[in-house]
Amino acid sequence: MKFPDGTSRKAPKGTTAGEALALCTGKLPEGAIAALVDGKPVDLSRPLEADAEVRPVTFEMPEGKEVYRHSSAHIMAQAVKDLFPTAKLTIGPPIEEGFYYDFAYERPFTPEDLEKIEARIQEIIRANQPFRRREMKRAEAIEFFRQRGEDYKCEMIQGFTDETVSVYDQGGLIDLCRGPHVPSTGHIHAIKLLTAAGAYWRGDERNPMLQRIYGTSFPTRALLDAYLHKLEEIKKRDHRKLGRELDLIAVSDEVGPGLILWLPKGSTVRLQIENFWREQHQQHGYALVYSPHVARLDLWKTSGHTEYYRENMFAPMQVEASDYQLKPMNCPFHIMMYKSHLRSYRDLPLRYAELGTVYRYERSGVLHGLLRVRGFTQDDAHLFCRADQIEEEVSRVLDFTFFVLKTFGFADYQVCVSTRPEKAVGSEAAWAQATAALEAALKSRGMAYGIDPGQGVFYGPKIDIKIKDVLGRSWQCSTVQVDFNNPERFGLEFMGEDGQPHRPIMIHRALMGSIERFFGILIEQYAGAFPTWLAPVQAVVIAITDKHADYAQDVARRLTEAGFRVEADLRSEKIGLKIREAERAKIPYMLVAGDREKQDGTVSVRTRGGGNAGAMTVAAFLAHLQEEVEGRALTSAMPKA
RNA sequence: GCUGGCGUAGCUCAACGGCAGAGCAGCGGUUUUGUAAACCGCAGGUUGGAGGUUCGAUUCCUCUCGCCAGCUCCA
Repeated sequence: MKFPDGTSRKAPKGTTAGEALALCTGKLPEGAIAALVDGKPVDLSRPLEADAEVRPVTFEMPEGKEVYRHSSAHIMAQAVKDLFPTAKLTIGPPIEEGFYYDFAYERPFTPEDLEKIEARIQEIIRANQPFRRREMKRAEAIEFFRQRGEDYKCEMIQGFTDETVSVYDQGGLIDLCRGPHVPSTGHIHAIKLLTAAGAYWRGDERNPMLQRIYGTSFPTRALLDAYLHKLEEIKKRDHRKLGRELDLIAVSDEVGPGLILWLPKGSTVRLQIENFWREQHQQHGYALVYSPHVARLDLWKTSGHTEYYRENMFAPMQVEASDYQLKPMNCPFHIMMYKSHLRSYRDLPLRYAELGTVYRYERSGVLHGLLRVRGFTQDDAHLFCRADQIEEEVSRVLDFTFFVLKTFGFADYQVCVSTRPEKAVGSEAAWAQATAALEAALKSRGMAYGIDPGQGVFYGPKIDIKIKDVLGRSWQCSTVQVDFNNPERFGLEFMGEDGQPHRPIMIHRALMGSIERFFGILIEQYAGAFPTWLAPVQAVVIAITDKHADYAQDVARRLTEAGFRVEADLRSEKIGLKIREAERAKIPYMLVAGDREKQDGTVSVRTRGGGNAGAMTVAAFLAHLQEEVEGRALTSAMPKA
């Protein structure tokens, strides 16, 4: 046996993985719930057949979490079968932060059912039943599960190619499972069922709906509590809640689902984002353009949208003798802009950028606050270039994207290349060529990326960048898509050096994705406490009594004239209340103006969440604010007098 | 779109076949205040909408619209 510390020892054949791990110190390593044998996770009770490298698996390791949660799912399945014997087993995998198990049952599980199941789970854990692994021949297993009425298990085994399958038995629940598991049910210390919901068998909406129960488990109560606390934190940061509370956005039944009303405060933040965006695009060689919200349906026929994107489009409308279509994308307009002139190779690359508002019909069940809506503004751009310029252009876009995302405080990314979907225009060869160009650009940047098979848009492959927020959740925003098809469909050309017409390549890209989604993510990232450069109100001047109103107004005026967003709170309320409300409105700076300040020409500065920073001259505060806003600082430094 | 849950005042929530209520917010007054809630008063509702059952419906039933969770699909 070889061990991770580099030592090796001899052990007789048939020694279990657990016994092997105990060889060094005489007992099992702390927290070991399974073992990695030559990198493969196995039960501690698994006998070793040959020489191998053996390492312990603990909950702290990704493999350990999987084992732990998977075992938890089995225990839940046992509890469900005990209480609802007619429920049929399907699948019950570990997931990111817990596990679920899908059951075929005649009715959905109620919250009361979950309580009963949870109580039964506790009994099973207390009984500390061992998980026993057994192997069966394929046919034998099918017959076994058929007798038990587990049709779904039979269907699964029928899909397998292996001759033998493994099953696990704990306390009479015998479930088809690859394993491994914790040694016994008593190893699960803190477990909680979270929600019940419907889910289709094999994730296909044509299949019957199963009853899914989600849960999570941890080795200690404290870890579980910390996780539940995190869920509460996420709820508090919910952009739908904060968006309303902070008067950023509103949605209205009368307006319609998935359509956002940007209130003055939300609009102020948006304006800062857009100003930054425009400034940067000008500096990065883009031409800023505008296009209409509707166009003749024929345009969308040419682009292929009516054929490949129809289910996401609002119905066309008839105007005079022709049909018009509300735009689901901006690309055809930019294409027509390209076509407004005869283009030379000298013109390329041509970069058109637009904050273009598009409308897409989304199935009602998928709408979600600002993150999934029916009308949204893309920070869209289309680059027209020669084939040999693709890599360079994509590389520039990638650099630009990361610069923009970083400015808003997102530093963690996941990058994915999406390949040809089932419904697609263009030849396999064109797709392969475009995909290769994207991968080449990523490689030239030294960027790690994954592949999302079949996830491309209908007109071309894409690079998607998912950002990770402070809570570790990822969101899809940025996208770069190569398009060989639209230039073809629209017959785009440019005159080459050789005096012959050539076909340009098109690249679609969005950095933030959509302003709505990006704003929703920003709200959650900062829990509504925006960096000062973005904050709807950057400072509030708080007059202590009516006597100080003139002075407070004067201070507010000076700051406003210097270009800052400042309000004066002159109400005849106590200062405690004004502070409280300013803190709750998440205003970065509160400037208290009373007798002392009025006399000295100062303000007492209080920072959001940071308390009183003391008095300073208005000029000193202004300089501090200027520096912070111009530098687009993500956090506020304590100002110094 | 599918499955389930939920729609009561601007917000958060009570009442669950028998007179629709509270806190906060709002409005009016008093208070002139020093770093996260001063006090008093007033007003606020076709209980999402339509139909039905009932002597009587916020409550039970049907339909419909919307929201929430999950599934499926996406910026």
